[in-house]
Amino acid sequence: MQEIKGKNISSSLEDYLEAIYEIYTQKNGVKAIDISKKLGVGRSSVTEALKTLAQKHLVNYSRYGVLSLTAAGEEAAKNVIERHKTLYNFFKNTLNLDENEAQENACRVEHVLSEKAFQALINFVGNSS
Amino acid sequence: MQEIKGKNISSSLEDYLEAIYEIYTQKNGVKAIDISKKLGVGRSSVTEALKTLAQKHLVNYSRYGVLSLTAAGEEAAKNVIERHKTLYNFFKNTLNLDENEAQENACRVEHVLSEKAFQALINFVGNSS
DNA sequence: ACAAAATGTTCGGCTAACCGTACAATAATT
DNA sequence: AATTATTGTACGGTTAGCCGAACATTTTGT
Repeated sequence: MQEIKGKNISSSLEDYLEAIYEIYTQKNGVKAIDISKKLGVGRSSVTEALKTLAQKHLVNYSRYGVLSLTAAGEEAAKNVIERHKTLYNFFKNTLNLDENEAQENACRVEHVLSEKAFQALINFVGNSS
Repeated sequence: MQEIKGKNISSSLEDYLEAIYEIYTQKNGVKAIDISKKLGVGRSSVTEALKTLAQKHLVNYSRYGVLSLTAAGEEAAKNVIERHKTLYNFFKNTLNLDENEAQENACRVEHVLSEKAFQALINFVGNSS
């Protein structure tokens, strides 16, 4: 009995997925060093995270090989990013925080909101953005 | 160079402070076993946390001794609890989540909101609770 | 194509937070 | 007061996430 569906994913791993997706939309190839810089962690931490994500079938990874998200990984990444954007809008437009504050809080809250809370927030913000 | 002011406190330790304070308001003496039950962690984890909190001068702790919050600890605890209540109200009254959902989300978000975000949320909720 | 630079991996090590077991101390019962 | 139950602690172990240094591989520059 391990994971029921590979659903369990930590805040940290969500950050990695998010970073990979964003780099992927900006450049052609995703490199570990870009992730390292974006997240402010060491290269060796990236390698470790990639291995874990590969085990969970969220990234396609092989030693020294090309890196990409799987379909499931992309879906998960998009999900986190959508949360982030919704939260950012809420903090910025509803609570009137400045951009930095809105970003920082979105980055932290995005990992802890339940699905229901997130949907409720979408409803709420939807009318005011 | 360690802590500048003992300010750094993890989510987990905040949970302990919160629990201690709440038990303290309901019973006369705070016992480790109550904390253990309230947080759903083992007794040995409580001992460990208490030692850490004592090092940070947030609880008065001695081996087998009476347990209490220091002034700083009480302030920190009240701060977390106020965050919790504000968030709970927001989730319940503004986002219309049921009580369980509101509690659970408040429990997780309370540890990650910046001071500014929290103040902005108070402003926002203040008018609608 | 070869040397130099950049990038990726492995390894050992660290910390925080948890656990269970065994033991110590305190509290309760009779 | 002595036994039993409860509670607290010490200890060793686990896991996730991070690090830097040393080494491996790939890429770049000429």
